[in-house]
Amino acid sequence: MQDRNLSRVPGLPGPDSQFATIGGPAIQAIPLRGGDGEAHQLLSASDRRDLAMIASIRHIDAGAQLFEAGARAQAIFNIVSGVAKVSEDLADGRQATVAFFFVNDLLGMFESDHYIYTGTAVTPLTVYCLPVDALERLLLREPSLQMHFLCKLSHELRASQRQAIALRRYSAMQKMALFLDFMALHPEMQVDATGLMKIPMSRADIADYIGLTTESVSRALHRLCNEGIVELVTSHQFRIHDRARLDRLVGGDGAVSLFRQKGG
Amino acid sequence: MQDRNLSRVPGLPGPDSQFATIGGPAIQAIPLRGGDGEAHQLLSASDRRDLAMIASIRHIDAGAQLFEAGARAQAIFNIVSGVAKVSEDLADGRQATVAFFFVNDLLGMFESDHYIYTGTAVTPLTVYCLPVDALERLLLREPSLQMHFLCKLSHELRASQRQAIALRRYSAMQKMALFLDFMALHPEMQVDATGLMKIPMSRADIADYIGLTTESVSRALHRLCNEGIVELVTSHQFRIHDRARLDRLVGGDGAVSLFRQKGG
DNA sequence: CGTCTACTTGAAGTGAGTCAATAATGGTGG
DNA sequence: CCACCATTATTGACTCACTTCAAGTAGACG
Repeated sequence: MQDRNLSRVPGLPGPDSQFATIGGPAIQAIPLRGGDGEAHQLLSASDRRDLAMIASIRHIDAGAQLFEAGARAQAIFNIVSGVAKVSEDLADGRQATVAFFFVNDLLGMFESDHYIYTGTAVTPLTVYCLPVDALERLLLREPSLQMHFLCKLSHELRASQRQAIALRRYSAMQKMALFLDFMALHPEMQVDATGLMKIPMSRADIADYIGLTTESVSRALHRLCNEGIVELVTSHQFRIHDRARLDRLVGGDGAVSLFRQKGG
Repeated sequence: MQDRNLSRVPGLPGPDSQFATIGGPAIQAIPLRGGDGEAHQLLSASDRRDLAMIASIRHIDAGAQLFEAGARAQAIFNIVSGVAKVSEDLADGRQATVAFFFVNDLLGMFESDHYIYTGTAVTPLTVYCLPVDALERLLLREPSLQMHFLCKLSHELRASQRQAIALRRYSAMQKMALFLDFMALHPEMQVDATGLMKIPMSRADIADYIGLTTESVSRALHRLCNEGIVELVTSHQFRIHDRARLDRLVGGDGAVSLFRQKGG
């Protein structure tokens, strides 16, 4: 590991320290109990302080590896800024993208002490490293903090299942619409007040993620454009023009959230 | 809820009680730390006793609903015997099967106090009901038990991601092979010592789950048969004839580990 | 034993994949 | 700052695996 990128989070931070600036680890998810169905930051100030005590900050260059599949899992990671992905490596050098991670997400899943996937920085990344040994001790000591981790994992599972449903039943255009909708959910992807959004990842990443080829991604994107549903400003910036039709594509035809309308 | 199907688990069970017979709730998963990469029953005798104290047993007929999407989540369920599925209801009355659950699995995921999916018994089912309020109190009191729930959830997430990878990259025959392999993992699906296995769910359930139509499921299954990889004894019983070729399909051709072969 | 549902089989259509050829982008050094 | 090169994205033509539509058959259950 590149220790030059590693700096200790001060236990008793002064007003100018990095800790004071970014406030310690944070976790965003929809609560299990109560709440309005929206994602919130789950951790209390004291939770975040406890986590900061065992955490260190690390900066990762875009494209660099955060952890590697099969390696011994020493830490899990909490994103402060930037976007990461986890993928399964294929022997031909390509990868199957399993999920993307944004600010206030946790990544670094492991099984029997070893990382399952490879984690890579999509953009320059700032993360808290949470060493698993110390984290496990902390979670056993602080059951209510552990409950937040359980909630986050549940949220992650939900996202993965939603993804699987889309992979089964959506057309290329619907998948693309879902992906853009997904990006639009993350405020940090917003470029300016006009609703201009970034797409930080490559076509190959998107294609792997939504189960298409890069060619089909390109075609679907341009078809959404031609239909006036979105505007493609550059190949990595877009703006949603017709939110209603986008929603109809994503939720509508044969799928999930039509149901939500029924209920409401 | 149908209270006639509900019976209290005795706190201090005698040798003839149901508790003594089935030993209390149990959870099967690959441990996060240590272990050999195999799934184990995670709970200690005392964990199981604690859970039994708040649990009740319920029997569900095949095809009956265990819980419904959108309903207030009063309990989660731990399977003692039988198979269950969770699905998302679609507007046209069909359902998208999200996952199947077997002995020692947990189901009943919720968000903001409400079930996300609908849970249905695929076969006659015996479950422990774990009321969420009591369970939450217990987990906060017993952090090491909570850690096992966290591990199970992680295991579930892994399964969902594996499923998503298969949905992206596998052909119909590979998906079918993967499904049969998946069934073969569950010892309780074994009919006899000759390796005869049950398929308790309908073609429609399978099709939804692996992202095909019922017709394609049928065709893929019969093609595996014609190639001598499996034997279809009845439409809901099979036997694996050529384990090596099945493994090659599941891990191999066109997907993840084909590239492993190329590389090697 | 008849009816109903679930499964199988066949024929024809189509959406996304593949292969191949540009076109744009972005990073680098002159 | 611009020109160059390597990478990434787009576009087109063609193919094919799975879907769709349409019968037909077999199991399950009263």
